[in-house]
Amino acid sequence: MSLRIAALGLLTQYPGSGYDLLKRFEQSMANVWPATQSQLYGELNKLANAGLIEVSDIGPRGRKEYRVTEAGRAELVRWISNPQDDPPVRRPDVLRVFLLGDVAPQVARDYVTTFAEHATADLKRYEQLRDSVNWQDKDSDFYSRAALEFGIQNAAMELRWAHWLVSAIDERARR
Amino acid sequence: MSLRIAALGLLTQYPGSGYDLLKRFEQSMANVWPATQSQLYGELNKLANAGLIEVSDIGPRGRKEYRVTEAGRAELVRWISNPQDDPPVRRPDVLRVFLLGDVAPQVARDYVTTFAEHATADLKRYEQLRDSVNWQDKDSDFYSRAALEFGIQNAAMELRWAHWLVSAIDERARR
DNA sequence: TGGTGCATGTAACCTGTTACATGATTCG
DNA sequence: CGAATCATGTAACAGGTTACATGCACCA
Repeated sequence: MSLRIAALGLLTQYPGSGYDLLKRFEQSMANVWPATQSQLYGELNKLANAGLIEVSDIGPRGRKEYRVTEAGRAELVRWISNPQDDPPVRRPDVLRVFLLGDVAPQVARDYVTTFAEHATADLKRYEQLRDSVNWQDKDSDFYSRAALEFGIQNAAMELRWAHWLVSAIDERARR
Repeated sequence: MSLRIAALGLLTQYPGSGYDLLKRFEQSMANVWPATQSQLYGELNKLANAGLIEVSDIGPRGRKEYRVTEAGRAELVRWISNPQDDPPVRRPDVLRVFLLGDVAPQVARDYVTTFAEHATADLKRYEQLRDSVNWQDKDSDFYSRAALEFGIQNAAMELRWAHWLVSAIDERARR
């Protein structure tokens, strides 16, 4: 359901072709909702069949430029206002933690330090992104920035938690 | 890949039938990795075919009790030590934030407050769980507790971030 | 003996991934 | 004219959801 919306949302910001959209997915949306080329083209056809977007122009090489319809805008609002039917978020990294009691202590501790390294790398990457983008005073930038801030806060929280857990593991081993 | 591991991990803690496992998924694992009955039974057969678990006993009503094999334990360690091939985490709630510039300001603000309410509810639920469980001094409890702590820290972070964002939205509207 | 719980399975559908496939245009 | 890039599509597979389907065993 959500890729559908991600595409709809980007097309709301600017119209474009599947190819254009694919590049916008790679740059600006990669951290939020990655999508493959294959999936995107399929979804655009479904969106068009459902009347949520329409072909506004046909260019060279069979290029189809899409734009959002009124029904599409309504669907976007409907989806944003109904967060309750999101699928559950599954985090393999937290599943690992849950199962660390099943493996040798050294494997468990090593995993937590790896987790901390990942969080550190993510934090740095997000901070660099924040500092390198030339943010404009428009709504789309404001909310991209807010989503990025979420990523930063999330990575920082993960890092703190992982450090706490490493200490707790060492503490426990010392008994 | 991960449900496979979740089942393997639970069976490592105690052997049991699909039905047993299903109940353990509902109680202890629901917050970490939800699974449906249908999926679980299919996965147990696949695990058995792959030699990662084996039927240790057959009881009444065709009950098959499974236990983990040596190959299964090795696979668990392998998976825990290879976090780099996890699929990307997709969060519909963050996607929403990213797209809030496409909708009316009131819809956007309302969503962020709803997000904050969700985080508050999650936080309360996790804290109650933490305080109601009789934690034992064993590894599986230690790491369940650590995973739960992750949930708590995560919910707290989400709440702080959402409050910050509401303030930022109001600030911005005032200009 | 009849209901509840134990116990397992299948089918249809949706989302996502990887790989394969094809062709038109532009530019150097 | 040839290479890079623009541009779209299909097929096969893996994981997850909902719904459907079946039957045995225990106990009141």
